[in-house]
Amino acid sequence: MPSILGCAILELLARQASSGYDLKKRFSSSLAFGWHAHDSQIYPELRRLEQAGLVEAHEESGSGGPPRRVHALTDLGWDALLDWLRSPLDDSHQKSELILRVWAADLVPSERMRQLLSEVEDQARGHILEMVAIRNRLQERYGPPEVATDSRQVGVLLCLEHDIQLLRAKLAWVERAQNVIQTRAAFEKSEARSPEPAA
Amino acid sequence: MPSILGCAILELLARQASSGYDLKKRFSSSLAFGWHAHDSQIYPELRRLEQAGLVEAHEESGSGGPPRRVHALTDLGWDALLDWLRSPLDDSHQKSELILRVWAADLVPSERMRQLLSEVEDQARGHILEMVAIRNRLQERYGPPEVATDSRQVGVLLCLEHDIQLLRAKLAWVERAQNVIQTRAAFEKSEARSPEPAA
DNA sequence: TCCAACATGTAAACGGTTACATGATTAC
DNA sequence: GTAATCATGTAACCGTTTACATGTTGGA
Repeated sequence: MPSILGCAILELLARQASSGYDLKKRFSSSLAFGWHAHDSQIYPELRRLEQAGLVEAHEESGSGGPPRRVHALTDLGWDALLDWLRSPLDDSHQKSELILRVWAADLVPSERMRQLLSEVEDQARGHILEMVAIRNRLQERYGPPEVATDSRQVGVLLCLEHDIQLLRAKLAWVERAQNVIQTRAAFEKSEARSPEPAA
Repeated sequence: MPSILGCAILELLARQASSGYDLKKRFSSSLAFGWHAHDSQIYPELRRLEQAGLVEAHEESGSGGPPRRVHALTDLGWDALLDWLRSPLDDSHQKSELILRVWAADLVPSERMRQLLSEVEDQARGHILEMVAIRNRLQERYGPPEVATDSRQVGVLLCLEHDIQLLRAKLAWVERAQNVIQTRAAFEKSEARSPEPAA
């Protein structure tokens, strides 16, 4: 059984035969699709898949430079992909450095916290715009996932919806967190100016 | 600069001096708090933090068995923690095996997909209930984060709200995905019974 | 002429997971 | 007596990240 990265690559190759370089671009362009990988990981993983007989490569020499090695699934590769797709899934582990920071929010000056959160906010907004644009483009071409004419787009559209909805929820939460922190900062400031009389 | 796991441990120790065993429980009991760790990771990491002078341990011999080594932050440890908390944050990388699976939903029989998604659904529901219970308990004791009497609870309450809101968004999406897949499955079944007349 | 994009990879360090290993105490 | 909990760790493996390494083509 290949690693998760291996399975992600098999998924991509199932849609479209690709060189390592292509895969690298496909991983980084479609941020919506739940995984990403460094180039230094992709080439060795392709070799492993090839050695395991899940993938076949043929060279296409372009105009100079190293020839592209275009990889495609073998029958064995298809079997491995389908097996993995049906295998049980554990989706309960989540790790978030953002949450780890916010957990100790009281140890960070409120101005710095505001700054961190507003960076996250901007990033999320940008990300949402990108993904909504991709979603709309696909949906215009194929229709909404319930009735999309190309069944391969169903999962893609659902993934885009997933990320859009979760990012919107995150954005709403960041706004709420900003609010809480501002409210407390304002209160502490006014406390400092007019401290309560000692009991 | 310690690893992220190291920083997570420093955060926990900043609230409460703990043995490795305590930390292990704190990591796994508070699923809400953005990180988790295996015991086999915690003990070596504590040693590293100790060697780096960020943490001090003293032994407390309980009634038999190996003595508890209770760890607490040093001044250096506090400095490292505060530095990390203020350092820039990249929150854009997300990996989700669920999304990786759904992306190729058309390659999985709809019945299997329904099953996978409903496992995720149950898990999310359970998780939400747990976290809402913890949130309510804390909020009864300290009030909502804007005005909580113990400022150390502000971050904790915000983290709980974060996870609750995101899990609710995820749940809504899973329901939507189930719907899409059922709709398409029903349609394909009726197609199979009464195929369109050839052109 | 220089920079971006195309195209391939290797090496070292770091981080995370699984399995292994030990032994006492407490509650059923 | 037996299972769960307390309490400590090690070793091997796997996966990820960062930095390094090389060379071409086409456009500004």
